[in-house]
This record gives sequence, C-alpha cells and structure tokens, in this order.
Amino acid sequence: MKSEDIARMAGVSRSTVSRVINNYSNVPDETRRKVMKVIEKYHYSPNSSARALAGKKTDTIGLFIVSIAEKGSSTRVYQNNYFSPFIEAVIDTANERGVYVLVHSIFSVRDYAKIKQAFIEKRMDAGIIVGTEKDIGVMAEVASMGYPLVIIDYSPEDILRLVGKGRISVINSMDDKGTREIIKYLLDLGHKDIGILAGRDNTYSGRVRYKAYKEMLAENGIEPRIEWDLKGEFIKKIAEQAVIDLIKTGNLPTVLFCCNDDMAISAMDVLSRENIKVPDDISIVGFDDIMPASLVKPALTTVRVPIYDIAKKAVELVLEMIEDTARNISTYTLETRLVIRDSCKKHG
Amino acid sequence: MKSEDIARMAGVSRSTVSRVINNYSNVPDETRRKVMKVIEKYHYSPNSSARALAGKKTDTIGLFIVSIAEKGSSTRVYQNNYFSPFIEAVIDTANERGVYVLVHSIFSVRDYAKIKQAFIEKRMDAGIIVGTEKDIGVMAEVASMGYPLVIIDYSPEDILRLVGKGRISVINSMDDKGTREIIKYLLDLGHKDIGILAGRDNTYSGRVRYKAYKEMLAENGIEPRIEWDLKGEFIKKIAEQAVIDLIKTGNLPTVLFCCNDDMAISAMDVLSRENIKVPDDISIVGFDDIMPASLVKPALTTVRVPIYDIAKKAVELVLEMIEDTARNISTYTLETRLVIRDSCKKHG
DNA sequence: CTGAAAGCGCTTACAG
DNA sequence: CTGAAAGCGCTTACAG
Repeated sequence: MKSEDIARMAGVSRSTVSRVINNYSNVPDETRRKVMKVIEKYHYSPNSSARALAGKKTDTIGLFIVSIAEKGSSTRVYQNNYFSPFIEAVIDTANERGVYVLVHSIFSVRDYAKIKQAFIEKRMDAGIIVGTEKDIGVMAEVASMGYPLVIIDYSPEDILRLVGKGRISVINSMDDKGTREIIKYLLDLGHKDIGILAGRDNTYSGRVRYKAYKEMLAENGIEPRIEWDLKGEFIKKIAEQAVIDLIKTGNLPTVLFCCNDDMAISAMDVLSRENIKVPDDISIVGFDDIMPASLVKPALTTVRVPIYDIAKKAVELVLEMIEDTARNISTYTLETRLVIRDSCKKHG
Repeated sequence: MKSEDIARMAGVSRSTVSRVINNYSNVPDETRRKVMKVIEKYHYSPNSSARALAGKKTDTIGLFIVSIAEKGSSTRVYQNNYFSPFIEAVIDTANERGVYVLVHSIFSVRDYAKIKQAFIEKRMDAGIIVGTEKDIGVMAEVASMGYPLVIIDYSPEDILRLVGKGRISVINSMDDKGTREIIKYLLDLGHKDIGILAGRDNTYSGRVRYKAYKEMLAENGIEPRIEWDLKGEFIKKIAEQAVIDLIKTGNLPTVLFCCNDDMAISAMDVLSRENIKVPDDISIVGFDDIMPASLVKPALTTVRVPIYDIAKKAVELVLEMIEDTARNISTYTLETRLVIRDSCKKHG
C-alpha cells in the first residue's frame, strides 16, 4: 500500500494525499475526510524512508549509552543501575510524544564514531549522549555538522572549549551542592575520618564530586588522608578491589563517601563478607539513589539524582532543538536531594 | 556528501561506488581500493533512507517492551528488573553485529498497533516482543504480513492457533521445570504450608508457574489453601497489597512462593516493615534471579532465568529470520537453575 | 567489468 | 484548492 493507491481509491492525486497526511491547511474538510477514510480503512502509514528522503524528519532520536570498561576490556557492564532507568525514561518520554528511539551502546573509544555515522546515515534527527568521557572529538564534529545533541553529565566549560558553536544542550545534576550537603551531614554526625571511593576522573560528575569532597574537608580543617582516597572508577569490580585493599590495611575511616550507589553497594557487600558491620563499624554513603539503594540492608543514605527528570528534560530539549535551528549551547543543572536512611551512625 | 560525490572524486560512476559498498564480487581490487580510499577520506556512509527505499534492509530491529499496568492505569512501570537487563542485552548483542535497535514501550492495548505501524512504515527488518499478553491480534496480523517476529514468553500452542504460518520464533524459559525444582526444594526442607504470590494469568510464564505449583502440591498430597493463593500480577504494588492483606489475616504459610523476584522483594519489604522475619517467621522464594535478588538481606533463593541468553538468542534468531524468508514457527526453551541463598529455612 | 537509466515512495515548489 | 513533475540518494537489472 502506497500513497498512490490511497490517491486512486480516494479519487485524488498523490499530492493531495500527502497534503492531508502532513496537515496542510489548504485542504477542504470534505477532501480531507474523503482521503482520511481510505487511509484509515487500509491502515495506511507512509514509508518512513521515502518521507525522510523527501526531506521530512525521521521522527527518531538516538540514545547513546557510553560505558567504557577499563583498559579496553570488552566486559559488558550489564545492569548499570544508573543507565537502566535513564534508558527507560527516555524511551517512555519519547514514545509518548510519538518519537522513536534508537538506542546504541558505546563500549570503546572507537565506538564513538557510531554516533557520527548514525547521523551521517540520517537515521535520526538528534541524539542524547550519556556517560561520555571528556575530550571526545566526535562530539565536536557532530556538533559542528549542526546536528542537535543533548549531553548528560558534561562540563559546561569543556563544551564551550570543545565546540565553539553548535546545537548542544548539557544537563547535569547539582553534584557540587549534593556532595557538600552529604559531607556536611557526615560532619554534623561527628565524623572527621571521611574516606572517599571516587568515581571516574574522566567523567564530569566524577570530578565534581571528588573536588567538592576535597573542598569540604579543607573548609572544615580536615587533612585528607591519602590512604582513604580510593579509586573506584564508577565500576563495581574496581570499587570492590579498592575496598578489599583498604580493609587489608586495617585502618578504616569512620565513614566512606562512595561517589555512586553502585560502588557503595559493592563496598557494603565486601564489608559484609569481611564481617565489618555497617553502620556500626563503618558508615557508608552513596550518590544517585538508584533503586537498590533503598533495598539493601542497611538502606543506603545517599544523594538523590533526579534521573527520571533528567531523562525527560533531555527528550524535551532534544525535540525543541530539532525544531530550532539556531546554534546555541545551553546548560541545565537539576536539583539533588539528600536522602537519609540507615547506613550512617553518629560518631564520637 | 553522497555517492555521486564519491563517484566523481574516484573517477567512476555511482553504480560502481554502490557495488563496492555492497561488496559485489565483480569489482576489480584496483577499482575497489580507489573507491574505498575516497570513501574513507570523507567518512562517507550511505543515506540509510535512500538505501532502504532502493530495496536494502534497514539494518534495524525493533524491540517492543510490553508493560501494561492494571486497568489502563497510565502508571509507568519504571525499573522493571526483568526488562532492564533484557533491553541492554538485546542492544549490546545487536550492536555487536552492526544492527541498530529501535526500542519501543507498549503501555496499553492500543499501543500494540505501534508494532504494526513500525513495520508498515518500514522502520525495521524484524521485531522482538517481550511481555506480551495472550490473544493479541496485532501479532497475528504482523506475522501474516510476513514480518519476522521473535516473541519472548508466549505459549507455543497459542502461537500456532493464532497464526497459521508466519516467520515467528518463540523463546521461553523452563518455567515448569524450574517451578517444580524450587517447590521440591521447599518440600525437602519440610514445608507443607506453601503459599503462592502468583503472576499475571495473561502471561505465559505466569500461567505455567502457577500451574506447576498447583500440580506439585497435588502430586504431593497437599491441599491448596485458597487464603494462601495470592494474586500479585507481576506488579510490585499489587503484590505488596496482597501481602499486606495476607498479614492481616494472621494466618501465614511457612513459605511464600513468589512468581517473580520483583514481587518477592516487595513481599520481603512489607514483611520487614511488619517485623515479620525472613526466613525465621516465614520463608520466601522468588523466580528470575534479577540482580537485586542477591543484594537484598536475606539474599533471595530463586530460580535463575537466563535473561541474557534469552536476549542473545532472540537477536540471533531475528537476524537469521531476516535472511530466511521461509515461513516457519519455531520454539526454544532455555534452561533455568535453582539458586539457593538465604531466604528459606528448614521447617518442622 | 562498468555506466546510463529506471525505480523505490514520498514531498513540495510550481503553475493553473 | 489541486495535479503534474522534479527531486531526495540510493540500488540494480540492463546493455555493452
């Protein structure tokens, strides 16, 4: 079934069929009804490739999930608890607005080229990228080609440096404020020996959370201890090893600030296996408030990142940018919120 | 940049450029190299719409996630712990093979039409459907149009009844065997008062697990008790309410067989709030072995469903079916495995 | 081995 | 208001 068939059966030309499908204003109601009747009767829907080729939008957005495992290891990071709800929220929001979503995994630096390729092949009108590392040339290229891009968790300054002008929006959460809030909560609880299980330095949130932690210590006259400065890279396995190594030293802080919940939960797992009680022997806090955070025992005190709102905002922005061809770079930063549960206790 | 540009710069015709891109055998190495050089220099990649319109595949598969909330409620079921890893595994497997994935949510019976529409619009070469309810006419329609379909968790008999012939594969897990295994494990532990928190009857796995449970009781001379036959519908909220109601009766079974882990974890949550200890006061088992199952305390004893393998198999099948135009219906049933953890204790 | 040409199914100036 | 025609960027018989 093609528009020509519809045209014939409705007694009009393909042009007219196209006009009613695309809601042209200069089609009399009578004609419109006549054509719609045939369209509905046969459940006709225009070939998307033909439409796209003729200059229409694809009504598809790309969602690129970057999860680069360590050193080119090809281990797939299944069940990343941050990405999952994000993916679902993007899909749901887009689908609600009648837009299709092409989801793509990026597992290596080479894979970044896929983003550019998908644009060149005209498979989508715009893209959302989550989990990007810094200094990715492809993003600048894509932006310079004028394709709309929403990037989640990226330094606003770096974006400006990387791409002079482009249709780019960046969405972050208030990682600085969130970190300060939770560290203050720990200080108020009487903790001074505050260790950190840091995220990826290559990641904006990883850097911001780390920096805010360091600043809070300094502002409160606490000397940071190198042996409590653990590198977890936002990767469960690495976080686990770091905690195992820490335990071996026999010298624990009174609380460990984990830069995301996945690492916090891994840490709790390791501690539990070593019979170190949370929060009695050591307090633990995380960041993100992913679903399992409220499920583990003790329930994890953490900072809620509005993953759903970020996803929704990303879709809204990307759809706006598709309509608006002005080349602007805009930044949004969504609120975080301290969520106090059971994984910390008063100290001293 | 289009094929004509490449042709000009390589000193050949568009036909030849097309031939090298599509790996025709009758292109001399010399010519091929010459063309490839220009293609690589400009990072040329053919317009996917034009290719599709000219008769090539779209190299895209559709993944439809059906999660119909109760009675047309529009509540989005975020973070369904079964779907998340499934989606990720499908995307990863497909991307590894150079295939794009269009992911779509189905939230209402009306939404099922989206599957047909996406095929009619020629947005994809084949589709994978997970979470379907029974008796969905759209699936039969799509199959009768000859589009390849892989359906996860569906009755093989119903498929045959619904669609006489089509390019359809069904993938299930061994829910019957798995249920029998875990119920036997409970019987061996000495339990006789075995309640069930059942899944959706509209779902194949929901029915099979329920039936196997009933049969196991009967085969072991245990009279089923209506007050321990709870309906959870595979939906957390409903499961929670069912458990709350059960607790109110003051008459608990010694173990509750929850037809999936999401409901089991919800049940544990409710019990914990009511200060009923698992496994001391009541044992709990689940089904699926989703990631949080090993994280909750006590860790959940359950039946592992090979979600990753199912996803991978689905992609492999769907890609095979795209190449093979023979209309066959095939069924695959993957192994489950009992995973014993800490949520059950010996009885009597 | 390779180019010219037709065709895929749309949309949209253009002309009336 | 509406149709004929050109054009979107490919692929692939066809002819040589």
